[in-house]
Amino acid sequence: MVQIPNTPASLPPAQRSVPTSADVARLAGVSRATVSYVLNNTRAVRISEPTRRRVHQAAKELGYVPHAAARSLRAGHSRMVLMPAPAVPLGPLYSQFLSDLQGALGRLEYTVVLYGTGGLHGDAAARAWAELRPVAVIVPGPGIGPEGVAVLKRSGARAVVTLGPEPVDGAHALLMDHEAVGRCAAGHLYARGRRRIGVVVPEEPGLRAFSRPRLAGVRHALRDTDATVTVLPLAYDEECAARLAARCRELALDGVFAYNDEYAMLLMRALQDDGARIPEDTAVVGADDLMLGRLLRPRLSTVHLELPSGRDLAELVDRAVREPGAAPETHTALGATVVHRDSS
Amino acid sequence: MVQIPNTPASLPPAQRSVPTSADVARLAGVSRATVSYVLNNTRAVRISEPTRRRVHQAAKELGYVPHAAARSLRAGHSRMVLMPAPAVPLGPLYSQFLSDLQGALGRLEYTVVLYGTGGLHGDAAARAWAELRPVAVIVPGPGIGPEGVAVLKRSGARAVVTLGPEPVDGAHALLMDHEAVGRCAAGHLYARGRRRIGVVVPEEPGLRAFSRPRLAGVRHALRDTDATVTVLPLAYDEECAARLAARCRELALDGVFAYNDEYAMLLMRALQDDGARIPEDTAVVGADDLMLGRLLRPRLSTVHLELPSGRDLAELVDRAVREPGAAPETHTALGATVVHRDSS
DNA sequence: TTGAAAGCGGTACCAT
DNA sequence: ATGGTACCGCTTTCAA
Repeated sequence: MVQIPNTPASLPPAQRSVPTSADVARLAGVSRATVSYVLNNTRAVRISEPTRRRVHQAAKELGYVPHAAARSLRAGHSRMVLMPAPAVPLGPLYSQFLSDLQGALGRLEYTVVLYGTGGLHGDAAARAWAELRPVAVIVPGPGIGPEGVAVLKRSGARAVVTLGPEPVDGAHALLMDHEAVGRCAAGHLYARGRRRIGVVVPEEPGLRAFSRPRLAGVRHALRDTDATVTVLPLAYDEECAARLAARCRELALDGVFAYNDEYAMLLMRALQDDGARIPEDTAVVGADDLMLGRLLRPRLSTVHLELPSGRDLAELVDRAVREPGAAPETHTALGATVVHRDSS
Repeated sequence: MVQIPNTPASLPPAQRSVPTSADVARLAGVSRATVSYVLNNTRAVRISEPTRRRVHQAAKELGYVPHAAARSLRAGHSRMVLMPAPAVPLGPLYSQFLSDLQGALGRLEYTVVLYGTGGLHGDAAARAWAELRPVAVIVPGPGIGPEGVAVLKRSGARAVVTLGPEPVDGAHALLMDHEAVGRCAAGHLYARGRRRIGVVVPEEPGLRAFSRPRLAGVRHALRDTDATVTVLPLAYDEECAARLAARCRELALDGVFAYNDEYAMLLMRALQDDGARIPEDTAVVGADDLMLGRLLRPRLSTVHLELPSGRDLAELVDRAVREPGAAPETHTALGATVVHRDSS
């Protein structure tokens, strides 16, 4: 670097500008083309061994790192798979799924990017994603409509996969049928003789996308039976749970589907503190089949969810990217089965 | 779209190529420059209202979305903040922190990208991140060394922030002092008269970055006392916990720091099933101060962690980006305090 | 085996 | 008020 006279040593050194392939070429005494050939191991072109060494040496010396944007701009495509990051942290089940998916896509040489969509909604969000020109987009929940899908496809996305409760026009769909979770739980409670059934609906707004279909599933399963369904709004704190437990007593509810295992734990504790016996007075069923359910006393009955494996989804994405003309696939991807333990 | 003769209707329509600003210009009957001025609301240049309308109209008609890579290539910088995504899903505490951070950075007009680093390590990972030319990089855990920081800075990152246990040369640091967690728990157990102390160390390899310093903290706090420290490896399943509980009995441990609340819950259950009374025979302390600790019986004593707020970190990043010459700041960011409940 | 040059999609300076 | 054009960093034909 050139030392600029009269620059006090105490100032930070002027930001050395980022080295480009032209700098590498200059230092190695070759053309930019040759640099590109060497660093990308281009098979169609033979470069002599001494030249290769000079180029590698120069690149290392400068700390050269290629510029992904420039590369994909020139190439006309990238291997970026974009997922909007959920606004609220979802449970361990989903985190695990996401982790698997990242791994599986990585193994297929895709670059996974969780995009923090700060406050954007619907089409605006879809446009923001489209600016990055991802080769595929995976959208969890009801985060996109048909217009959003169209925007993404028009801007080059070769696959859009939704994980929501229902298919979206033009997109592949992994149907996460949360109604099935509710149906499953309700069917179980009904079969165990429960008739006055409560359904916990978390007050956290980020969970509505799951809680509403679960509630709908319960309603659906109990339609045309002699059972009653009571909605139980519940914030995730102890006071609210205590109030709710009292209300369960007043309403003489004999069975509750508690949305998931964590809310079930909260409610069970409140019910027990309120003097209820579980399952004699009130049966409780959770969902997600987390470890903690097995540790509770009584052991928590739950709805086990079979999420699609990350590998399967990754393969779906890969297929769709390779065969962009193919008709969108729709898979049902949420196996729900009751795990009967001691709380019901 | 032009209908191409002799194209069977059954074939998918040829992928219409992605519209560019040149297409918009053509359709609106203006130059590319004008399109850019209009769509970016460039203040330095006045464009007549009718022209603006024509441009906007054309853009909407084509479904034009600007190309982020082209833009940032030309601009020479982006507002992308990159974070490597943790390989294993961390707890709810960390998820919440991450969520906050995303929100806060979004409000500062940064684009947050969680980058799924599939299997890359150390410098290779740092180079992969550098290819994206992020304006800032936030690295949780021990995911980067001084060379990695140098690579990132050389490729234009104006701020690198580490969240690890110790500062890294050249990077800003938010010191997450997990030793303090161990010291805190150990101090508490010792003060309550416990002398034969066990420390749970999860077997999940992704947690080593946290479990080892916590163990070291316990050792440090109990050095030069009459207490003994026993390492208790524990996988997150019931059988392993049962074996461990038996071992606790044989070793006559009278106090256990269980790594965190979830492992504490697992161990507590196993101890109780093994006939131990808590806290009389064995005191148990968790960490993270999760809701579930309050729901256990006895209520779980825990180490409450005060994570830095997402907003604070976002502001640190913003400051660093704006003042890239400034010396790296080092903040201590993990307040650890005992919450004494009934299990100790 | 290597180099010159075009071009990917925008932005911004300088003319007009 | 608008248009022409150089340029950001990289890949890839084509020519030498």
